[in-house]
Amino acid sequence: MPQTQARSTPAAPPAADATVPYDLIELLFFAYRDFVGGPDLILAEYGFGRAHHRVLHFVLRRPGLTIAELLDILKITKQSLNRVLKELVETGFVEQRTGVQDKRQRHLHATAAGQDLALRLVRLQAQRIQAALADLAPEAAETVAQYLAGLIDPSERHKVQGFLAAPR
Amino acid sequence: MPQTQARSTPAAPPAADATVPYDLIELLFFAYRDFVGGPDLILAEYGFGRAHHRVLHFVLRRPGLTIAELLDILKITKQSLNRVLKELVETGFVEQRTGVQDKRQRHLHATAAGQDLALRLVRLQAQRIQAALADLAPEAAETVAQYLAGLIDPSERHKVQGFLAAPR
DNA sequence: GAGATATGTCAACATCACTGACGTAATTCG
DNA sequence: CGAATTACGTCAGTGATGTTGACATATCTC
Repeated sequence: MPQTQARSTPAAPPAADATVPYDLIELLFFAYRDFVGGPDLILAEYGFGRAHHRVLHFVLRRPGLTIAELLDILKITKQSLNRVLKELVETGFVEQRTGVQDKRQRHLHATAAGQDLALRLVRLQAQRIQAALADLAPEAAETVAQYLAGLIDPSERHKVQGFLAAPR
Repeated sequence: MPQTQARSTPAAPPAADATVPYDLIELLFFAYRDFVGGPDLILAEYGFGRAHHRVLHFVLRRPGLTIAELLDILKITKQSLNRVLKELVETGFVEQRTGVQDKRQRHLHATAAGQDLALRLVRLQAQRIQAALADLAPEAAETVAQYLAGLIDPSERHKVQGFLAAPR
């Protein structure tokens, strides 16, 4: 039952510091929403969701990744990971290989089907990024990368940058 | 039961076009995760989640917003919105006022408590953004804004830019 | 007055995350 | 060698957030 009249304090001027970059805050929200929205539609064809996408993406980016490494990247619990990973394995998009040096570990690899799907998704995202960069100066990509890196928690930043810089 | 040996196709070279900007793709993921992570912790103190944050944010940004306008911004169903909005109203962070011109409409406003919370959250995000911009050239903010706008679906871009440019 | 519009609500369901507990196999270390 | 630790798997329960579909109510428009 909505109130017909104002009930409590009716919103004085928001005291919104002019120093708050509302545009950058909201653009990140809208951009992220649409950036993952495209892949979502493709994933739905396979009965997958965003969580599957993330797993598949990082498995392709780091073939041979272990469960522990993947958990550290995604920052979710092993129970959460296990559910989607199991589905990806059972449907033949990812395979697990028992470690040679350490047999407790499972090294993750994408199958051919997994690569096809991941590539389809990443191309979609790459196109969107390239379209956005097309209108900007050449050095914009580097500026944006530095900005986004700056948004990452300082405690995590090193790890992420190491990941991005890694050989491959 | 993980396979001890490779089972199906074992991952040929990923054919990953060098044209795929993996860094920008992944940085957006990590940056977004940490950008919303901070507010999440504060919201949890109130028993709220991200959905509440988004509603509160846009209500503060556009006082007097109607339900339909909010739905168009958030791109969720009215049922999803209603649950979190109801909680925000019942706990006294948002109030609804029946429209004067059109009595079917509900105009949303933040209460004083709603403003306090929203301001607390937005300051956290503003700090993070300013820290990220601090290391960059002055024109970086504009570059980043253009880039993020470019990631938005072309069909939505106009609406969003109109929203951001609006008098406030 | 009829039909469209704005909102509210009920019910069922899916996804993705969480906590907590426990099991098993393999490795490490004293 | 034996105990502790590590890497992973799994069961059970829960919560937040989204969905579809159907229906109700008040109000506005024509």
